[in-house]
Amino acid sequence: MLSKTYTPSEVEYRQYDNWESGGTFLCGQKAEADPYTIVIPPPNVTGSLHMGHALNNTLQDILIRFRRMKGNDALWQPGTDHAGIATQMVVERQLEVEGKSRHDLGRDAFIDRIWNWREESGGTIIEQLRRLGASCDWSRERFTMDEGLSAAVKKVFVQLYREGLIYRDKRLVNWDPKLHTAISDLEVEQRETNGNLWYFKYPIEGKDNQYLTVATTRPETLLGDTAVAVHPEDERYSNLIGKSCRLPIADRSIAIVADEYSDPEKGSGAVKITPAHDFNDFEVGRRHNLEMINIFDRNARLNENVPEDYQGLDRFVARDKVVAHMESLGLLEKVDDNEMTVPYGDRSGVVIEPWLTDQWFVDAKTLAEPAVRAIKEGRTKFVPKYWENTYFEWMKNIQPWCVSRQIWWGHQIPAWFGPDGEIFVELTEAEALTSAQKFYGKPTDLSRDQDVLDTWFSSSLWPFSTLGWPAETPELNKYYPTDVLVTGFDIIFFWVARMMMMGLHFMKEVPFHTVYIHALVRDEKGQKMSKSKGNVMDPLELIDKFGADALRMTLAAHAAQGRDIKLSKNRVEGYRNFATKLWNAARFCEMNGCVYSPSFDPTSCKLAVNQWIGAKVSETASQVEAGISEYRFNEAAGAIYQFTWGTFCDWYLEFAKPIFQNDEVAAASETRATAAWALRQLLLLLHPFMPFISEELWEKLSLGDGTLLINSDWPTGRVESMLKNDNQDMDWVVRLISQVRSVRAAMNVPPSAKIPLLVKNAGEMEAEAVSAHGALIMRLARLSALSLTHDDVPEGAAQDVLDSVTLILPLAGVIDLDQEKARLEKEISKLDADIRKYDGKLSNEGFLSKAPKAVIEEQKSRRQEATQSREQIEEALARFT
RNA sequence: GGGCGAUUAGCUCAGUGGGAGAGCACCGCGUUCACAUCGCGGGGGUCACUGGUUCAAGUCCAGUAUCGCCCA
Repeated sequence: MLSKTYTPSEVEYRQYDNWESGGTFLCGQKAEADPYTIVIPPPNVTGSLHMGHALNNTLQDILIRFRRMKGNDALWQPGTDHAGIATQMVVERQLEVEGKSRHDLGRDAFIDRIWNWREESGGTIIEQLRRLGASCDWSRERFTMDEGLSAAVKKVFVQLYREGLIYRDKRLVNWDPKLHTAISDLEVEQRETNGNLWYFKYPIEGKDNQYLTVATTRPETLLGDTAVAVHPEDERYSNLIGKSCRLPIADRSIAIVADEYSDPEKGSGAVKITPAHDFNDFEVGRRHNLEMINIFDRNARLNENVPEDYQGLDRFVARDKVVAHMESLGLLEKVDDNEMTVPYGDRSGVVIEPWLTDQWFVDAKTLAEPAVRAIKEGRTKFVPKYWENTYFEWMKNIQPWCVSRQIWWGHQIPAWFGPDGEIFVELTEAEALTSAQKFYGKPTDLSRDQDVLDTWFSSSLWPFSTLGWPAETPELNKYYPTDVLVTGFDIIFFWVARMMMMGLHFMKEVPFHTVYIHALVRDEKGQKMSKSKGNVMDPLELIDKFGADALRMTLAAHAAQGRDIKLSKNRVEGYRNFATKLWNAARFCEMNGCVYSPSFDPTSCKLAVNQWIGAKVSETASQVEAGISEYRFNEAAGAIYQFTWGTFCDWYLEFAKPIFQNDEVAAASETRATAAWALRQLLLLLHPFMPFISEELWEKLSLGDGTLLINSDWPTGRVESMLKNDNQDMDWVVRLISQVRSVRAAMNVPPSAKIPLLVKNAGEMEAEAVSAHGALIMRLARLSALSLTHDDVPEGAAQDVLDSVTLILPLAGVIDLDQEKARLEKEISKLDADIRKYDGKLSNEGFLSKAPKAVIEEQKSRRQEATQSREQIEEALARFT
């Protein structure tokens, strides 16, 4: 016998072990079946499960479990990425505690140490995914630094290099002066800051005491200026174009150029140009062939290219010094407050410096073309569709992708330099040496590039590298292209775009046919969860408290397309209550001997209640299936929730009670079998959302005939044919009972009091329903008697109207006449409003001539019903006056 | 400044041109033998505003306001 409440913690570990040890997550078990594949967006190996992961992986698991039950050969490919900078920092922090730096260890020892760390602590998030119930094929777990994936990375790098799609260049990159590495645009956080705008006067050469005023937010870069730009159409400055200024402090001559980058509205309308230290200035510099003077070292301290007394200064110290210096020269015009955004490294938290360095770049523009085309041609679809715009927007403005990083943890770039700087890109050192020998005509020593590749370089290969590429494995053949990528919008650029580019280039096919973009999980006030705000909700805590199923169901039920999820604890609690409700419904079935028999045929049911629940099951199955298939998870979750609580528990089991207590053996046994069957269908439909409790009940009630629920077949075929009586039958009974309850409550009839009910003017269906279901109507409406009547209404009875019948509750002496009159009058005025609305439509020529016939008929019949109800209530009211 | 999105019950949100919905919260009643993590009933709406299209608009279009996100 089931306990009184469901205790997730006693069930979850056990059921998960069952699944895993039973090999239920393994792909390839149905060799002939169509594959269905999802590659997990690999979480950082340093990561731990946050709400975003919980949502992301819940949705993937719903899809995978659904397809597995539908008979597909399902593969959910898991793994983690090596998170270059983040991981290196974790281990560096450990070293710091020991008073060491990575340089004390040396590269090889440091990397060994990271591998050790990964062995010990790198599996955290994987274990947490298990807690969530994720049914990944763990036997195939991959890591971006694995041997196989590393081989893929090397092959891709070498091939792209040979195709001219990877090249070495000196360009501005986002330089992190603390971590001493380039980082990507996407790792730069733009922070709103209150800064200053300093106005400096640059003397114009050849014109004594004439100055050109420039405004800048970064005075220290003055030392690297190589021009001043004005707008070509700015009349204030047109006479200065082509002349030059004397750059103060550095004491150099710099050109005055005309360039549209200069905004006449902003500052003085003239802007100083520092091509080596600003992305916009870099472009201006290119257009005008300006000299690029690098004034910073890797720590963002001033280097030898500035006057001696500035050399070695930190950039912010230098800023103050330049300002003071200019002021002492009388060249500081004024200082304004200025709101601006300043770039910060999201890992280091320091201000990022645009810095001129030699780096490796991927020609993203070229690779982007096919990736854009694939979306335009619909070979890959975004769901919801409007995310295409974001994708196109980013692809249109795509910049060369800097893939080198000046750190140690990652895939070391397979490039070797000769003594003269000649580059040899090969898969191995031996091949590089061979090439060098050929090139130089003699054996020549080479030094390997010390840099490693951006983590995203390796994870862009994930959809095929995890399947074995570059080897032509059977898995690669079978599971690529994958089916769907499930991810948050914030990662469209990181993931989707890059995987599309690499997939198309190397596999000649899109990596997935659908990209489902889900919402962001926010706190209950709609704020992004972040550690600094202290509003993070820990999914593990919620799982401990309410169960993984409750958390999953909460997330799925709120995963409406196009809207963020505001999560609060009491919602999760609500779905925990749902689990309890289901548990108790199953308990009720168990107590009443509802045993599932595989030979049971739901279409053979004779009782209307059983035919009715069969039809409801079928309807629900369609809704759940359609919802999951179309990524409308909230609708699917809502349908099964509504069925379970609002139909199965609230009505069907209540209908079943009098049948179980009755002596009619055939009816009781049919209902027991049907209840077990319906519960079984319910658990099948619920499984993708709430796998633990569904599997547990499946086991406890022996519903599977030895087969685990996770391996069972999704319900197929519809059972509406079960409805041999009119479908309205039981639905009408439901409405009848509800209405009686409502009148009772309105009349303050206590629940303990049983009262008689007369049903007047019953038609054929109503009469049959009343006679067939009298027992359950009496029980659920708490009646002492139930009968049909055509007689006049007795004095002092409460009345109400249900379609064409009048419900009469003879409560003489019990009811408050004024209260009853007021209630009836209110109903009449409600009906009057309805009737007016229908009349308005039905008297409208346009409506009658243009609206579809069915709509017109509908309105007519509604008007008819409303009028009839009104008459009946009018009649009832007349008895009081 | 550019782009995208949102605005529906007290709160959080569904609603895909033809009868305004759910969950939570609230109020009333209830310890009926599955479940108080529960049951039954109830109140609560100018669908942000203005205009347009349409026989018909919460739904489509335009504008306004407010809020949010992304990008510069």
